[in-house]
Amino acid sequence: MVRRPIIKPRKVASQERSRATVEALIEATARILVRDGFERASTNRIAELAGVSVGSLYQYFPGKESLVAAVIERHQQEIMQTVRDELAGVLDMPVEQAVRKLVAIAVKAHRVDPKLHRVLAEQIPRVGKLEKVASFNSENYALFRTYLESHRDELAVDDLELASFVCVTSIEALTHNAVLHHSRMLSDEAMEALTEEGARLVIRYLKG
Amino acid sequence: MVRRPIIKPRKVASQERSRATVEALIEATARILVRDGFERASTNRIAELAGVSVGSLYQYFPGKESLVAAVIERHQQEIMQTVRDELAGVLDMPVEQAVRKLVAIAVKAHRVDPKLHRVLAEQIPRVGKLEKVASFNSENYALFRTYLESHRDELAVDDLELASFVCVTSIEALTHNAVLHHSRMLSDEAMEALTEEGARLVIRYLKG
Amino acid sequence: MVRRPIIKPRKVASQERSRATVEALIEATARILVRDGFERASTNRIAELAGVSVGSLYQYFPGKESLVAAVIERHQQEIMQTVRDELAGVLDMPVEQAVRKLVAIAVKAHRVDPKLHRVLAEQIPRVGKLEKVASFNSENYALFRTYLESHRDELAVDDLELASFVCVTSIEALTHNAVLHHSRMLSDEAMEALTEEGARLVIRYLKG
Amino acid sequence: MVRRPIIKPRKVASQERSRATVEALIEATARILVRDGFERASTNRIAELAGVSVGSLYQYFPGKESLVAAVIERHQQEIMQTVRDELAGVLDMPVEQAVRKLVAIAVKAHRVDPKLHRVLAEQIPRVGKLEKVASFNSENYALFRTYLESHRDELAVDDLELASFVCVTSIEALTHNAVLHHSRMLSDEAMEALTEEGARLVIRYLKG
DNA sequence: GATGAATGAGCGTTCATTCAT
DNA sequence: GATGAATGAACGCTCATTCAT
Repeated sequence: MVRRPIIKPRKVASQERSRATVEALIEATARILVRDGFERASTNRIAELAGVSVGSLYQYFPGKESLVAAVIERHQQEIMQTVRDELAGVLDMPVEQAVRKLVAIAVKAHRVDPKLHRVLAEQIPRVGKLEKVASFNSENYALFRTYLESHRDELAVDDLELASFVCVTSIEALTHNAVLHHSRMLSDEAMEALTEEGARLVIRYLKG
Repeated sequence: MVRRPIIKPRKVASQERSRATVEALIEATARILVRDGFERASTNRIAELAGVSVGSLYQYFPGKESLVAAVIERHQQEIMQTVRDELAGVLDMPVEQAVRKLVAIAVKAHRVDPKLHRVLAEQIPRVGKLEKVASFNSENYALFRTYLESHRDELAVDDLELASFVCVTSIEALTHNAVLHHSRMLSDEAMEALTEEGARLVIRYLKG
Repeated sequence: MVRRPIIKPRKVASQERSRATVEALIEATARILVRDGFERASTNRIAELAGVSVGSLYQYFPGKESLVAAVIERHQQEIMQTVRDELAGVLDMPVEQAVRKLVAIAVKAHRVDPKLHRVLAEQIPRVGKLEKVASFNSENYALFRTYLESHRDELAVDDLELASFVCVTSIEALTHNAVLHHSRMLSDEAMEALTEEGARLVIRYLKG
Repeated sequence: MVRRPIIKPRKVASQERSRATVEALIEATARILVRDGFERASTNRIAELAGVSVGSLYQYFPGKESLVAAVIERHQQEIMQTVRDELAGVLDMPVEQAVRKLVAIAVKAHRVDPKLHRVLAEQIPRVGKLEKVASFNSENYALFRTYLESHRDELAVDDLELASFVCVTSIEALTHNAVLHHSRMLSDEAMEALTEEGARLVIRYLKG
C-alpha cells in the first residue's frame, strides 16, 4: 500500500486552487455562451458565475478572447477524445466499413455538447486569436490521410492529400448541417439515413 | 382628354435621393465589414463612411442588424445572379458535364466579392434577425433538385431530396473551404484540380 | 333668406386651411400626449398624426414647447368656458349655496378631458414657455374675489385677497387630488361626499 | 473563547467608498435638478458633477429614474425628519393650538431646500418608477388622523378619514402655493398672515 | 406654402479592463 | 494572490430642427 503523505506540499495546494479557478472560469464561460450568447457574454458576468472576482479572471486570462479560446480548445479536446476513443480498429477495416464508422464518429462528435457546439459555430467571430477555430481541426485530416495511405491499393483516387480534403470536408459539412440546421431531421431513422447517404457519397468516391 | 406632361413627375428626384442614401449605406456597411470586421462595424462609423448622418441611417434601417441583413441579401442576390446566368443549358447536359459545370459555377459564385463572403461566413453571429441567414440559400437546393428529377433514370440514388442535400452541401463546403481557407490552393491549376475532384465526388455518388 | 355667395374668396379658403392645419396639429399633440406621454411626444410623430409634414408644423409653431403650450391654452379655454357656463346666477346666491355650486363647478372642470388634464398636470415640465401653466388660472381668483366682494357683509374674513387665495387654492387642491389620485373614490356617492366636505370647509371658513 | 480583534473589519473601508460614491451621485443629481432642471439632467452630467464615472453611476443606480427617485426619497426623509422633530407635544395640544403648530410645521417643511422642492413638484414626470411619488407622503395623513382621533370629541366633523384628507390636502396646497408661486409673499409678516389664515381655515372646519 | 430627407448633438447604457486596497 | 469599485471610450439610438426641392 502506498503511504499517503500527511500533509500535502503547499505549492500543490495552491496549484490545485489555481487549476480549479481556471476550470471554473472556462466552465462559466461555456455556460454563459450557451445561456446568453457570445455578444452578451461579459467578463464581469463570467467572473460572477465562476464565483471569482473580475480581477482574478484577468490574473488567469489576458482577456475575453482567451477565455473563449480556452472554451473552444476544451471543446475540441473533448471531441477529439471522443474521436480517438472510437477510432480503435478502424485502420484495419475495409473501406466500406471504415467510412461508415467514420461518418458515425463524425455524427457522434457533433453531439458532444451540441448547444455549445452551435454557439461556437454560429456566434464566435473568427477574428484575432479566435481565427484558428477551424470547423474540424487538422488532426482529422491527418488521421484520415493515414487511413487512406494504408489502404491505397483499394482506392480509385490519385492524390491522397486532395482526397482527404474532399472526404473530411464533405463529411464534416453534411454532419454539421444535419445536426445544426435540420434538427427536426434528428429522428433516429432520418439520422441513420443521412449517415448512410454520407457514407455512400464517400465510399463511391473512394472506390470509383 | 387630359394632356399628359412630357416630363416625368417631380417626386422621382427625391425618391432617387432616398435610393442613393440607402445604396450608400449598404455599400458602406459592406466595406466596413470587410475592412474592420463585424464587431467594429458601428452604426456611426457606417453612416460616416456612407457620407450620411446617423439619423438618416435610422430613417431607413431599424438598426445594425438590418443593415447587415441588407448586405447579405444583396450579396446573395449577386451570387444567385451569377448562378442563374451560368445555368443556361445545364438542364439538358448529361450528368457528368452538368456536375462539372455546377461545381465550376459554385467556385465562380464564391469568387463574387470573396472578402465579403468570408466576413459574412465567419463573423456574422447567427442570432436575431440574422439567424435565418443561410450560407447557400434554398434556391440552390431547388435548382439542383430540378436537375436530378429530370435526369432521374441516369442516377443511382433513390431519395432525390436527400441526394440534393448531400450534393449541394458537399459542393458548397468544398468550394467554401477551398476558396476561403486554403488561399494558397488558388493557383489556377490547383483550383482546377479541386473542381475536378469535387465533380468526381458528386458524379460517382450520383452514378453509383 | 340670406343669399349665399357662389364662390368664397380665396383668402378665406387658405385662411381656413391654415386654421384647419393648426387645429389638426393641436389635436394631434393632445392625442399623443394622452397616448404616449410627454417624453415620447415627438414633433415628427405629431406631424404624422396630424397628417401634415414636419416642415408645415414648424411653419405654424416655432417648436415643440409652443405646441404643448397651445394644447394647454386650448384645454384651459375649454375649462374656463365650462366654468363660465355654469357660473350664471352664482353671484346672487347666498354663500352656502354659492360655495356648493362653485365646488361642483370645480369638479366638473376637472372632468373636461381628464386624461389630458392628468398628463398636463403630471408630465409637463413647468419650464420656459410652459412655466405659466398654473393649476388654476388667475381668472378664477378674480371671479371668486368678485363674489366675495359683493357678499362682504355675510363674511367673517377680513382680507378678501387672502381669502380668495385660500379658498381657490383649497378647492382646486381637493378637487385635483380627488379626481386624479383617488380615482377609485369616483363612485358618485364618494364624490358627492367629497364635494360636500370641500364646500363645508370653505363655508365654515368664510362664515366663521 | 476567540479573542476579538480591537480594530474593525477591513471591509468597512471599501463600503465607505461605495457609500461616498452613492452620496455624491444623489447630491449631484439634486444639484443638477436645481441648476439645470429635470430635462437637462443627464446621467453623464450627473456623474461628471459627482466626480465619478458613468460606469460607477450605473453600478449603483439602474438609470436616471432611480437617481431622481433617490433624491426624492432623501428630500422626503429630510422633510419628515423636520416634521417629526417639531411634532413633539402636538398630540396633547387643543385643536386651535395644534392646527396653528401644524400649519407652521408645513411651512417650515416646505422651506427645506425649496428650490429642489420646486423642481420636484414642477418638473418630474409622474411616469414609470416616478409615478408613485407623492408631494406629501402618506405618513402625514396618518399623523394627522391620529391627532383627530384622540381629539374626536372636540370636533364637528363625522368622517375622520375624509377630514384628514381635506385638512392635509388644503394645508399642503396653501403652503406649497405660498412658498413656491408667490415668493413676494414671503415677507415674514405676509407669511405669518398666511399661516394664520390657513390655520383659521382648518380650525373653523374642524370646530364647526 | 408644403414637403420630407437630412442633420448631428446628445442621450442612456454597456463592458473590457485597471488598480488601490 | 484576490478583490471589486472605478473607469471611460464607445455603442445604439432619438428627435428637435433645417432646408433644398
